[in-house]
Amino acid sequence: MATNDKSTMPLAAKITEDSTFDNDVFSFQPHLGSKQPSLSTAEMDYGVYHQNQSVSSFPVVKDNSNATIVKAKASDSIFGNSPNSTDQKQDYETNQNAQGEGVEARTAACFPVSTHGDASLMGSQDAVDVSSTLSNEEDERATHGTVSIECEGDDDETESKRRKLDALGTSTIATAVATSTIDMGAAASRAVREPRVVVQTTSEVDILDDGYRWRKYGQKVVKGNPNPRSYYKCTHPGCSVRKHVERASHDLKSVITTYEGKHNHEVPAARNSGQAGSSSANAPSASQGSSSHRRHEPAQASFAHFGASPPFGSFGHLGPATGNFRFGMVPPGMAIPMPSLGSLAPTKIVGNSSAMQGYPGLMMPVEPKAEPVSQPGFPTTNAAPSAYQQMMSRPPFGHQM
DNA sequence: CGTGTTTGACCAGCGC
DNA sequence: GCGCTGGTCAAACACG
Repeated sequence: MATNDKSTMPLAAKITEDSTFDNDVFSFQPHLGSKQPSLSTAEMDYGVYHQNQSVSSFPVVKDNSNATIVKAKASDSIFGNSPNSTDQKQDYETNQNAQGEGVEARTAACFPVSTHGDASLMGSQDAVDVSSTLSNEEDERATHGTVSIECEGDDDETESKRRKLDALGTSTIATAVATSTIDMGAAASRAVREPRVVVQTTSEVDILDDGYRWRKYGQKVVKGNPNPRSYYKCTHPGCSVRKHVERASHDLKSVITTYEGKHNHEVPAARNSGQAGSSSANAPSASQGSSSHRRHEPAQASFAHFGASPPFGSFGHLGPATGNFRFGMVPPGMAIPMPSLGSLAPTKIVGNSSAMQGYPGLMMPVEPKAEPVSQPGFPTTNAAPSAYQQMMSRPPFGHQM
């Protein structure tokens, strides 16, 4: 409980604008202790994953914060210019090795450092920048995303701590820090929070379609953020994965999606194959605003699932020219499904990928209304389940659910 | 009719 | 103990 050693504490992340990303991307800057009153909880998403592994192929940054943060910017191409959805998968795989183009990503990873205090903090480090080649147009519609992974292995501080911090309304969030691997087994108890993955994207639409089906079960306005937070649950029977989506208070275009838990099933076959396939329910804000709640038009365009996130390395190769959005950063061993900007490489789930298992891929719809559904370029739910789905379906270490 | 959203109420944790 | 806040529940409702 109370391990409050700052060195071991998860760090709080502060989102700051990163000019390197066209101003649209925010970078999380860990900061311990200090409160950022102006930041809302939404803005304080952080990511922490507990793995002692170091990234080999992926340049990540470790720091005290224990947080892994990845930022990625996807160009519009992500949404539509990509190849056929069917082929997308191939692209992913194919491009897996390609060096990223079309995507600009920056990442910073912090490992559980309880012991180290590497000083390298995000600010400086961070990252890997993959420059991207975005066309003007693309640039404009580009979607940026930040993904942070967090695994709360330590139940002591989990929820309460989180709440505590959240309550501060600051940008600091602390989560338990597990020095070792992710103890998914612990997840069995509600007390033990499941790993969380925070995905921040800059998009008109706030829903990240991961191919799974979600049912909205609540909406609430959280302190510090005028924008309501929508709560979703995976509709798959037996699957307790949840996620909440909210827009950053400071930037309405910034959508923060937090996933909790791992899917214990595969990506459901989309009912409408073409539709966002999958997740039918995903248009929180959209629905709220206007009249009907029903997903009028999927506010979200399906994006390629993270389908497969190549191990970190992928980051390095962000985006193939195809331009798929890819957030890629996962601790080795953990594959985070991220929308790839170009390539969703087959995911390699190693070791504790469990932490990420079940994390939906990101899909960023660019023009919600314009492209409600199947984006030609994205393997939507059905199309791209590839690795991502595999991940998801993988039996978590310990099953947790 | 099935599925999903809306929304107010309820519950639990935390700070004071 | 009280109030605040985040998270969840569940009935009612809407849409295809």
